[in-house]
Amino acid sequence: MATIKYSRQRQSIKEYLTETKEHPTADMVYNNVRKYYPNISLGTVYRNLNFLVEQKEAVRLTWGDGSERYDGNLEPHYHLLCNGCGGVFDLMMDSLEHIDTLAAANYEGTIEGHGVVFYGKCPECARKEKQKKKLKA
Amino acid sequence: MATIKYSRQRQSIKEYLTETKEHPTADMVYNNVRKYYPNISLGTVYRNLNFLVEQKEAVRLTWGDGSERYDGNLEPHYHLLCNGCGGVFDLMMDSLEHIDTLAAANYEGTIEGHGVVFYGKCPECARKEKQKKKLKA
DNA sequence: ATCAATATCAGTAACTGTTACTATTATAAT
DNA sequence: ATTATAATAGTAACAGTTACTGATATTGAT
Repeated sequence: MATIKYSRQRQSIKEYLTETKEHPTADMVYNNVRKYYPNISLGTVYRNLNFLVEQKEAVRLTWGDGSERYDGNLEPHYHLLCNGCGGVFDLMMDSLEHIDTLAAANYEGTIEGHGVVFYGKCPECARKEKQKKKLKA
Repeated sequence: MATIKYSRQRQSIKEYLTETKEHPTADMVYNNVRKYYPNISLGTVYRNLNFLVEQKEAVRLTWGDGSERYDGNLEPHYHLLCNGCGGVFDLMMDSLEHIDTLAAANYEGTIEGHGVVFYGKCPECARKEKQKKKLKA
């Protein structure tokens, strides 16, 4: 029961998520999909984002800038939050599973996984910063 | 300018934060401090929590259960979110600075820090789970 | 101790991100 | 085609947080 039915709106949301690399918020998704479905409802966006996360067709990213972001990239990877421009960037690197072992070593409970986010400067902001330093010198 | 003035309410909030280990939400802080200052305003709680975070007298914890949590423990440490009871627990372990180096190795931008949270079972929930398995066997 | 300056407060309204509700529309199986 | 119902648009409700206002408490100077 509860058979899943196709919908153009959901399709469009999913396509956008898999194309983009900007890790959009619900509102960003809304504004994008609206180009193709001008009277899509914001509620529809939220409902489908939740749906896609449930179906493991997307990942919800949560860190505290007030709103959640969504990622259609299912390859395991980490993220960098740029202290310069505020953007979210992919950070391809080997899995950090070993930190689970480190954590388990001195803990009475059980470790089942981890979430990691890096803070720093994205390539572009890092470049800009270097130039500023040069000017000072 | 902008000299900081003492306030009983702020003092009470800070005391609660440094005593407790429950990593409270703003609302939990509110309900606790209300025991001593029955007509403290929720706005005052929020204002002071932000203030304490700014002054680095407390840390804001953000992961996606909708609301922020606060920690008066300034010692560097990590946290475990229990998949059983939903609680937040301290996890004392050596700093994981080395993962910054790992991340930097293949990244063009710069890494300045990281946030890590572990998922698993707290000591009590882990114990309960073991007992369940025993019964099955 | 009294006073003036102002940081902080209580109380309330406003704002933001998200979810729930309802009547209508689109999809899929018969 | 017909029918059952998943999904929709639009709107209202909700939760967490912030902003505003006039009153109060703290501080430093007299």
